[in-house]
Amino acid sequence: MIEYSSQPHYLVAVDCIVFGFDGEHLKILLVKRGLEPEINKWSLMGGFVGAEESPDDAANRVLKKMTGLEGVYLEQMQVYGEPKRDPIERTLSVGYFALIDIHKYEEQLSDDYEAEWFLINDRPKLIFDHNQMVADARKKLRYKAALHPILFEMLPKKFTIPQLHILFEEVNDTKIDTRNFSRKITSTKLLIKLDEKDKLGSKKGAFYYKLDKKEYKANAQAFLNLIPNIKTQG
Amino acid sequence: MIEYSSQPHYLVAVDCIVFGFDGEHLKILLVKRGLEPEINKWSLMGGFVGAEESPDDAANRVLKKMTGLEGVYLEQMQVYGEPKRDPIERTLSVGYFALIDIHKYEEQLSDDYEAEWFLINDRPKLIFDHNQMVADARKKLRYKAALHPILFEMLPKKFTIPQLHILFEEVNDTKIDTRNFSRKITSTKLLIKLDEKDKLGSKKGAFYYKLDKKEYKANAQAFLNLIPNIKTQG
DNA sequence: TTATTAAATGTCTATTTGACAATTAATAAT
DNA sequence: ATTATTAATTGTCAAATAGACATTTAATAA
Repeated sequence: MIEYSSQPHYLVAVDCIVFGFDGEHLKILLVKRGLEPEINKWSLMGGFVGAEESPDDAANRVLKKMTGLEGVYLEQMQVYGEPKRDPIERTLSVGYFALIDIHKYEEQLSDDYEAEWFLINDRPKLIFDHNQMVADARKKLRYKAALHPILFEMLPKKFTIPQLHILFEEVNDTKIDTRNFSRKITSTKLLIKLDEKDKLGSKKGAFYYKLDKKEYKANAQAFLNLIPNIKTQG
Repeated sequence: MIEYSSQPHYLVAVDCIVFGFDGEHLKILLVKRGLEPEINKWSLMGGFVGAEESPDDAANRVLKKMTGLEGVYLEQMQVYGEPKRDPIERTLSVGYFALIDIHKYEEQLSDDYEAEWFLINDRPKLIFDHNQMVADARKKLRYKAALHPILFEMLPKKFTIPQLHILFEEVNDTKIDTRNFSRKITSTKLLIKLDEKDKLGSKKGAFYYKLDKKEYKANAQAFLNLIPNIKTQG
């Protein structure tokens, strides 16, 4: 039997930065840590990678366990592996960022884990290097959202342009002209206008839209710039 | 003493996809694997993450050991963690892609490791999931290079526009109009024209350029699109 | 009927893009 | 010395896009 001799072995965990949008502000979902050290402190939702699963599997499992949700948008971010990042024992953590529809979560509400939404700009201090993870995830979200139509993942199936607009402003922490935004977003052909209106936000009401799934899948890699025609590439 | 009870522990490795450019084609640097299993098969250069180092440290160490080069452009790509990806023992690997000036490497040439450059499109089959890693790295390189001025890392300090042009074409596997390319690349203000000419490629010779380090650092995050003024953001 | 509020839409200019061809600077050949 | 050759460099134009800016519209409330 071949062996890799005496190389050191480490724990491997996943941590999920879960983003949501309440219609006004960008939020993240935090939990009270359930084990020592730092028990009962706020942290990202995470867990160890089991023997029979990949890190991706583990992240999905953790997310399912703590939010009750399946099939959410989940993307590997990066590995955090400083030797001393966990004071107890060397643990590498694979960071994932997830985008979920905050209302779906509220329906499921598997509240065994004391999960709670926090405003991204007004969140408690987190354990270990989780603060850094959140900062990195936010940056990555912004970057990615500038090029790919992923923010829809945080909205209900039916949504309005004004909702989308606010979400874009939140994520990018900037004001965007409504007229130009509207023009751009509709020019992507990703949206299908519905007959129905959302009357909650105003007297006039705003038309609902839904994603054109077909176009969405075809253009999930869209919106590039420097290289001609790269828009049609991978 | 607190412990994380009986969670499983794994080996953690790094693997580096090293890209280079010989003036005509994109290449990757491969080595003959030095340990069982699959000894003497071609593979990416990699190694285990030691007890006192981060994955980033490990990747730099491996790169130094096998190429003699320090301070090269190195970026974490993603984690490969399928339970069965290594047949001997569960090993997670953090993939890195590196961009190096192929000529610098040839100077150093620590040839103890039977490293060899291969055309990206004409490379041997690699061990384990290394083929997938190369495919992923290539995609990521293309993606990143469309938005960030990183390809300079594969050229000498002094380079010409035609060299840069060929490199962009290679990486993107497409033809780019010389006039439009020239216009775009110079409009970035990242290049400083030198008095000297490279006379090797033609009778007329092509002017050398160098990077404007200051602009480069300031604009390393540049070239975005959907969000207005995001060009000046992070 | 009018006031109010937010949604939806329109216009103009400047810039950028993409398609396309002519000129220039050097060396090699006659 | 003149001409041929080769690749580098530069230029033009029309179409598309971006960014700045204001008005109209559809509903409810007064």
